[in-house]
Amino acid sequence: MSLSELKETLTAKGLKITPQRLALLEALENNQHPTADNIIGYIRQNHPNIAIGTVYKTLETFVEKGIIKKVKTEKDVMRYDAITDNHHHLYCSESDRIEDYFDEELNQLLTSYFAQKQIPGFQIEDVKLQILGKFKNEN
Amino acid sequence: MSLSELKETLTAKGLKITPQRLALLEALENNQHPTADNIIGYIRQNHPNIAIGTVYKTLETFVEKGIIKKVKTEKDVMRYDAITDNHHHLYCSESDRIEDYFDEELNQLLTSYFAQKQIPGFQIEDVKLQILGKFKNEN
DNA sequence: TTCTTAAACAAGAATTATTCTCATATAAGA
DNA sequence: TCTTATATGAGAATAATTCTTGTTTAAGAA
Repeated sequence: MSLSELKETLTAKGLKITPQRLALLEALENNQHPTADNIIGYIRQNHPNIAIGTVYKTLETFVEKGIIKKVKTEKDVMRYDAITDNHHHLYCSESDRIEDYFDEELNQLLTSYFAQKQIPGFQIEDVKLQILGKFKNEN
Repeated sequence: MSLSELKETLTAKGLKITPQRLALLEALENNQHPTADNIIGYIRQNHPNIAIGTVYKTLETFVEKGIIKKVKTEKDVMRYDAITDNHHHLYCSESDRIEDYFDEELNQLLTSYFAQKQIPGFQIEDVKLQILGKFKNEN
């Protein structure tokens, strides 16, 4: 995203434009499913004084505004996902690697399945797959 | 589960039978997707001296042995699931409630879908749905 | 049954991720 | 340029989890 697009992302959500928030957005674009710590390390390369609290606070703000999402994991470190389109996640069973998985055919299959089959006492808002397995290539 | 079944669960995995481990198993049977803290509170009703570290250590052991599983969440408290059969999870979008969802038809649909459609560079081991939404009834 | 020993436990200290506090700085509209 | 609500930096505080150490105990051997 260009600088002006990053700024537009913020103003569209009613957020002030600050260097820290722009750095966060840029970091989120360039790191896949990062932890807060990943982001801090990345940002401090160019912006050494950013405070840890600011990063956490800003991530929280972005989640509230729907700019990013939290990723569910079995670890006690939170991870974030800058992509908010409907997609699924591939979880490595041997490491902490997580990749996005886009599959429109699957989305439609799920949509039609749950359109026809209700879950008693539950109103579905979103369905996501956690696909556990092994990546064949290193990365 | 009867006491002898609980004991068999442990010996089958090569674990020594201890009162603490039996209490853990019983707590896990009677609490849905509990946190470590939930379990400690439950066990201390009858077993006031169990140490927090023992609960964490034992949960870790049970996960390693496949007796229970960790449940992925967006919170920084771990939750556990005593049911290791293939099933999915319903996550409440407004609270921390999580329920199990069993659907054999869905499992077969997913199995046949991924039998036919490979994910490039990825070997699937397990597929689980995270179903986000609202519970209609309180509980 | 008693003995032996590796494994498990209790208690509390240590660690780590995250949140909070508050004084200062700054974005954005007037 | 001024004003003010909001954001930030720095570091303290918190909460979940892990680690350490001395003691106890389960389970097989004698």
